Amino acid sequence: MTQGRPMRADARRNYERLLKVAAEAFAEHGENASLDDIAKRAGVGSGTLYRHFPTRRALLEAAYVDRVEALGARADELAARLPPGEALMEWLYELAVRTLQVRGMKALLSSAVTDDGGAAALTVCGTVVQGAVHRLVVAAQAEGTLRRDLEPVEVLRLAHGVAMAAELAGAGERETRRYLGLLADGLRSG
Amino acid sequence: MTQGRPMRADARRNYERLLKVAAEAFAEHGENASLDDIAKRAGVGSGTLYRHFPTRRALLEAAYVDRVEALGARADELAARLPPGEALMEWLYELAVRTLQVRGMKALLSSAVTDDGGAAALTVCGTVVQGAVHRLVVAAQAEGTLRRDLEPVEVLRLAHGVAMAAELAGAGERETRRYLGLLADGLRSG
DNA sequence: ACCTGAACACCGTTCAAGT
DNA sequence: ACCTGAACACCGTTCAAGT
Repeated sequence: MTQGRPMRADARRNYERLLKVAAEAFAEHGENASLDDIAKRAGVGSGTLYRHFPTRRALLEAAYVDRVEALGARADELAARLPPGEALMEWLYELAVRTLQVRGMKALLSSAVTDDGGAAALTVCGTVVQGAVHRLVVAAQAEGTLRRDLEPVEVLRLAHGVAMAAELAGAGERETRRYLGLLADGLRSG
Repeated sequence: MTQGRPMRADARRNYERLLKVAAEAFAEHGENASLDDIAKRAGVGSGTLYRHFPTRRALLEAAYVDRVEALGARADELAARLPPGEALMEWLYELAVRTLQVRGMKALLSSAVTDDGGAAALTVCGTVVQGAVHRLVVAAQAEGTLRRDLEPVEVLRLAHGVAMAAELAGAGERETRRYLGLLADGLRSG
């Protein structure tokens, strides 16, 4: 899917310029950054942007794919270092902090955890994030510290909801951790 | 603030037509319903809409003020009938169900619980909703069933976050109640 | 005092023409 | 095969002219 014949040199150049500019624009203006502006700043026609990224969602995902994959890798680092229950909660915390601090990330994660009949699970972001939480949740349930009646994606959605609540509160990292801790108390088994 | 000299007859007619049409439009198209369309359907110029409701938020709030006040009254009904802890959780559940089922309500409640230095608390929706949760939370804390380190508005934001998570899950009433129950377990004292 | 609606600035999307 | 950018449809907001 990521392969196929290589792009023409000018197409590849445009593709990469668009990604770079888009990442800046989303960081600066959030998920609703002007697409026309991104095309202009990248020095391409707006049609070219649409050729490479047919939807805003596609561009957002491509611009943040590095960050999302780093988050997926982080799950395994934490799993290797902490007991399963703690690894899960620490990872959800890092997810929440990114939701708060990386502009546009909230929209991307929201669409990655939406129940849309599985379409979200097929996107890169959905695959990575849902895969990571699946591993962490299963381990914590096997350990016996997490309620067994929870689906991994439910844990993800609840943590995302708490992150959105933290955003409404204008919460910093400390407060976000506290809110997640409250949720964690409700999710613990026993 | 709601008084002042009475409106001219045509102004009042337009005001009421706008409210009626806006309620329908928000119900049908959600918080981003076209303002121009609302003006057209109400048979007034777009300038008239802006005269009466300078912001989208103002129109949304005016269109839903009845529902919000009903929710505030509901808090007292529940407080009179149930033990404090149960009354709080039942009210948060009803809040969440409205967030899911009444289009546009999510945006209205979000802005009512946002930490914006107190501006939200001065709107009708903010006053009503924050007042209601304050009474319920204080009672539950006095009863000893709710953690004492929680501010009322924090409880409101967390429940709102859970409601947003339920929306992402496409959850119905039953599932929403389950999610809120998980949060409730984390908020309980002891 | 209030209303109207044209005018403005902006945006996303498409597509015919060009290389 | 890919790019360009004008054209289109749409939106929120303002404001001069009208009653």
